[in-house]
This record gives sequence, structure tokens and C-alpha cells, in this order.
Amino acid sequence: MLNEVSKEEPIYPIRTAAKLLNISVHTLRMYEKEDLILPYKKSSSHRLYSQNDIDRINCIRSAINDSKISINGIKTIYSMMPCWEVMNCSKEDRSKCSAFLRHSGPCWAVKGDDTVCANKDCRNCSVYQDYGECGSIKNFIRNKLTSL
Amino acid sequence: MLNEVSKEEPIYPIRTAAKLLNISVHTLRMYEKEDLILPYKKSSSHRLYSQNDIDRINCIRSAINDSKISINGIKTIYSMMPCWEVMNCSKEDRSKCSAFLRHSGPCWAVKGDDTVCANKDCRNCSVYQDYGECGSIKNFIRNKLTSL
DNA sequence: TAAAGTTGGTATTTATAAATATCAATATTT
DNA sequence: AAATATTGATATTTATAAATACCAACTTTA
Repeated sequence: MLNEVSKEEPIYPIRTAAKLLNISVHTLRMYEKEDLILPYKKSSSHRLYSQNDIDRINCIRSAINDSKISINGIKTIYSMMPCWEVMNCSKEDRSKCSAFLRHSGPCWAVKGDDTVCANKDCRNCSVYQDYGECGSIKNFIRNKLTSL
Repeated sequence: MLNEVSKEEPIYPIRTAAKLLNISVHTLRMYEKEDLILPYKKSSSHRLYSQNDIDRINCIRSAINDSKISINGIKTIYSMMPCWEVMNCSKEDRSKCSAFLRHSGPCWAVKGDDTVCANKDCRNCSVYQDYGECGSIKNFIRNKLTSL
């Protein structure tokens, strides 16, 4: 039996992640400050990156370097994701949640105490985990609309 | 009775439009080449801009200058618009339309002979006219999903 | 406990997107 | 028919986003 690890297991410290991605440590922290990624944080506040994080960041890099989409562009595209459908938010829930109302950034950047997600760990949420890949958001919208 | 004109009436030649927007004539042509706008063209291929065009371009300017979203970012955001829902495309129609399948640019940039829109004038289409405003695309997705 | 790594912060550099300038050819206006 | 405006195309400039370099304080690991 091989020592397999889940794609979601946070294993790489920041320098290793940076090497795998061929970018600087600081760029990684910048992406986090911009709410593009949510790496795991140890109690010491040191970061750990999973294989999914690496894949996600490669996708972000491709959007920036190949597709020439700015970071603020990516944030706005993330904001198009209908998170409330994944979370099954009630009309009441939605009406006061800026992730539903605004289009300025991803839902996991919303810091509200009065939202359904207030006490949840966004890193383990399907909205964060499954819709960071380029094109997956339109995929969701497509599937959700055409299956109804 | 005042000499009223429809918001969609193409009335301003390019230099007037540029002055109203406080930008150069060339920037306007650049936005068009990038498929952000579809100004009316006279038989001589001279452009005319409507008040809706002016409003739309002001919105694009705000996205670029205030929200710091790159042109390619705006194109990708436009591509999130579920045009097939507005046009009531059949499953057959959708399956071969890249506006449905891709997420690289607005549907009106798709040049396909085998699409539902092949012989239509996109400038007069609701998808172009009503979803160029910032935020209107998320609005559409929101309303479409929550009304079902 | 010493060496190596990470933290958040600012200041600087670099790469490039966005806008401008210039051009001869064509169209419009009066 | 002359003056003015628009066309597309390329070459250049400018503004700034993205990335890098540096820092002292703190954490990990061996």
C-alpha cells in the first residue's frame, strides 16, 4: 500500500508550494490577500497548501498570464458563482448576504456574522473547492439552468 | 413636442461620442475590436453611437479604471451571460454553439453560421442591449435561478 | 539552542495593458 | 469641389498591475 494523500490534504509549506508553482513566496501571499485562495493555516499561522491548492493556483496563473485577466477580473468572475444554490440558502438568508447581492468578489471573502456561512470553514466548502477551476463556474450555471 | 430620440437611436458620430466620453476616437475603435461594443454602422462603414452605447461604454470605463478589471476580464464576465435562456435555444441549438460552450467572450463575438443567431443583428438583441451594464449579468443569473 | 523557514509590512522593479500619435486612403458635409 | 471627418493599421507612449526585494520579529525543526 502506497502512502497516498487526499488532494485536499494540506501538506506543502509555502516555499515548497512556491517552488512547485515556479513563483515567489510573496506572490502566494498576495493571491491570498486578494481572496483568490484560502490556504490551510496551522495554529502558528503558518500556511500549508494541498494539491488542490496547487492546481487552483496554476489555473489562476493561466488566467493572469495566458488569458490576461486581471486579479480583480478573476474576483468578479468568482462572484458570479451562485453559491446560494449550493448552500440551499433560504430567501431570508439570501436577502441579507452580500455574496448573493454583490458582484465584487468570491463568497468566501464575505465577512458577515449574519450569513449562513458565518461559522463555516470556507476552505472545506464545495463552493471554494469545486469552482476555482477555470470554466467551472459557467459549467455550474449551464447545468443548473438547463437541467430545470 | 420635443425632439425626443430613443435611447437606442444611433446618432453620435465617433468624434462626438469620444468627446462625450472624454476618451480618444481610437480607444472607441479598440473597444469594438475587442468585442466589448457593437456600434451601428452606416453603409459607408462609418460608426454611429446611441445613448445606450454611451452609457454602456461609461460602464466599461468604470470597470477598467475604477474596478481595475482588464478588457479580457470583462470579455470573460460577458461570457457568463446565459444567452441561450434569453434566446430559448433548443438542446440541439446549444450543443453546437460556442457561446453556450465556451467562456472566452460575449455571445455577439461568436461568428458561427450554424447558430440560432447567425442571421440576427446582435445590436438589436436583448442580450447585447440589456446585459452590458455592470452587474446586470449576475442579476440575470440570480433572478433566473431564484424564480424557479 | 542554533539554523532554517515563515510571518506581515513597505518600497521598488518589471512587464504589459490601455491609451495615444501618426499615416495615407476614403467618405461626408456644405 | 473644397474642407472636414472617418477609415484601418502600425508604431509609440504612458500608466499601472503583478511580481520581486528587503526587513525585523516570530516559529519550526533537527
